[in-house]
Amino acid sequence: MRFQINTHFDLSMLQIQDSISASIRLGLSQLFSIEAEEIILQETKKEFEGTFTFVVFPYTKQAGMAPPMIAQKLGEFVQGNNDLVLSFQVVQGFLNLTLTAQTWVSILADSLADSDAFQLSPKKEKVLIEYSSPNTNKPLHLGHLRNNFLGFSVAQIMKAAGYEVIKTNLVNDRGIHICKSMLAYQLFGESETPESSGIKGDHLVGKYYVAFDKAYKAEIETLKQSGRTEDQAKAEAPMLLKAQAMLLAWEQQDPEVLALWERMNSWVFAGFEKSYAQMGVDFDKIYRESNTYLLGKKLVDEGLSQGVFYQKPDGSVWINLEAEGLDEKLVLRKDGTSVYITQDMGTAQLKYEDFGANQSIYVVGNEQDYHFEVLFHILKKLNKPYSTGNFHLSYGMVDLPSGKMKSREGTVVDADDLMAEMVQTAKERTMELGKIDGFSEEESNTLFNHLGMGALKYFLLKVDPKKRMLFNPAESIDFQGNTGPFIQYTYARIKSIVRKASEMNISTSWTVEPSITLASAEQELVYLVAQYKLKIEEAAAQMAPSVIAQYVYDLAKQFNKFYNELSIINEEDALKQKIRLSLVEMTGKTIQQAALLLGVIVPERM
RNA sequence: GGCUCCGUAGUUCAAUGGAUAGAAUGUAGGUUUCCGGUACCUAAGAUGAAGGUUCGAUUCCUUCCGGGGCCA
Repeated sequence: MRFQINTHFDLSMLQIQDSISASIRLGLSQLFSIEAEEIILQETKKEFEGTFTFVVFPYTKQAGMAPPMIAQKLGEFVQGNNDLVLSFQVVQGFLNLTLTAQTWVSILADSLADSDAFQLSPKKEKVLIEYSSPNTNKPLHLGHLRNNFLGFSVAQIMKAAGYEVIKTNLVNDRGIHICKSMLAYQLFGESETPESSGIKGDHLVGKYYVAFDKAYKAEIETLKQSGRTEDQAKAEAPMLLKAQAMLLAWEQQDPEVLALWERMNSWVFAGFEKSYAQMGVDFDKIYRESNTYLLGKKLVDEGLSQGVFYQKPDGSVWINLEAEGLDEKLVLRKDGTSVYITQDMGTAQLKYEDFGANQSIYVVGNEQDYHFEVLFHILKKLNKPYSTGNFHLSYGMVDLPSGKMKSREGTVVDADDLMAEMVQTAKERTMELGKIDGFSEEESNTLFNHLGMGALKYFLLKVDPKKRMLFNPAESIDFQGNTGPFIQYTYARIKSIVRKASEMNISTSWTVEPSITLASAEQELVYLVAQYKLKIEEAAAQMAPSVIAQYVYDLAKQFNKFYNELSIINEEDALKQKIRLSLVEMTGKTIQQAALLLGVIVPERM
């Protein structure tokens, strides 16, 4: 039996891997009577000859033979039975397989012919992604940028992988924190508005949150001087008592308090909208905790009657999760007010009613790891239909070289400021290089935006989310190396070549002939381009934009190497010229699509 | 204190249990007749410590050290 593919002119990477895996499986069976479950092919390391590597060590015992012997026999078998394989090399227990020249041409032909090259077929599953989750008492900061870019990118990746995706944002718009801003505004605001002050709405509200803190601290000092302990002073300070009273009034629907709350929230939402537009992120639905907490309370009642929760003598409601390796957890305070987890229960219910998704992803910082573990356990105990498919996409804090990022310490990096700074830097760099002659002012500004934001997004997304990372503003504005602008530059370079070729009327259509061979720099580029869909699957399975970031960087790097080694437009052989040009075009499209998955827009010229 | 995450070149980041641990940056040096030099090529440079499992450990297990987070 021979493994042959009829249409040798058109082979996807997946078909090739499957074909070779099948040959290896057959070889193991016929030569050694080993029925392997799964054949795993790896990429051959660069220092060795070959494309795919099969590791035979695991079969040593069953075959009763030394690894190099197994590899030798298996190599001979595969070479003799699979037309795609030209030759093989054995290094210890590693079997390295080299593909025929024609196989490479077929792979390229397949990539070029694939009308759905960047979209996987529908998976018929609905995925809900909740991200951003701001508080309405202050503007967004650096940590939010990581959150928003992550959430948006994962959504893009899941869509490309064939999922139906719904993006949601749960805004924390109620609670003591917003009352603090409101109180300070009442006391010191003097009817200031975003319009009258020229301050962006979220920043204006944030200003009063800071004002509250300042006044509160001053009161604490005074109380301490009159003999109170630190704790007493903190609990007795009039500012805090007033804020607490305001929260109570809010819960009792006090018209005046509600009016102020709505007014200030509208400022914040208007401000957030601008920030989101600048970030390039969006949502299908925005939820507010002020609308979900009551539903959460209902679920608490339900759980009480089911015996999932229990009430302590003081009236507070708890759940015991000791059997799950956790401890007791409060779900409702003794005064009947809800805690975060109460609201999250309500939101989960509401999201299920609205969308009924198969999977629900929460993009939230890792300081909430415990919180989500508890939430998911509670949903299971309540036996809700939405208790499965929940995943907390947890990410680490973004550090600054100077230390931690905490608003209290005043070293917080504001998201709007940072984005503006990145765009400004992009502008300065681009002006220095003077390559944008003929750009209108609007075109220039769009370009600066894409470059600055691309640098920022790529920088934050290339790192594994769960790791704490260091953001160095000074280094991030360096447009060299493994960065967004490097990728954008490579794309612009490709487009320049394509434009020139088009002016010269060079065609990109060609047909597969047995005589065609590809240089190694071409093969490597073909290999990467053909891997696009596999990378999407991988990134979607791991919910990891970093997989895409690494991929698009490798692709850009390999293109530049190819460009350095081989002529494209200047190639004299007409067929080679066409093939290379078609590969260049395909590489450009692939870079563009991959970058888009990260939310990075690549410019035609820069 | 309990639980949890992290520890890799000077620095910032990679590596489904596989080969000589990859990049970038910085440092030192180099690049054709060139289609965009923000490119390409070369060199030096790292797995916190000790055990264990394995043919093979950055990866899995145990203890310790260091850092972060959550719960008190």
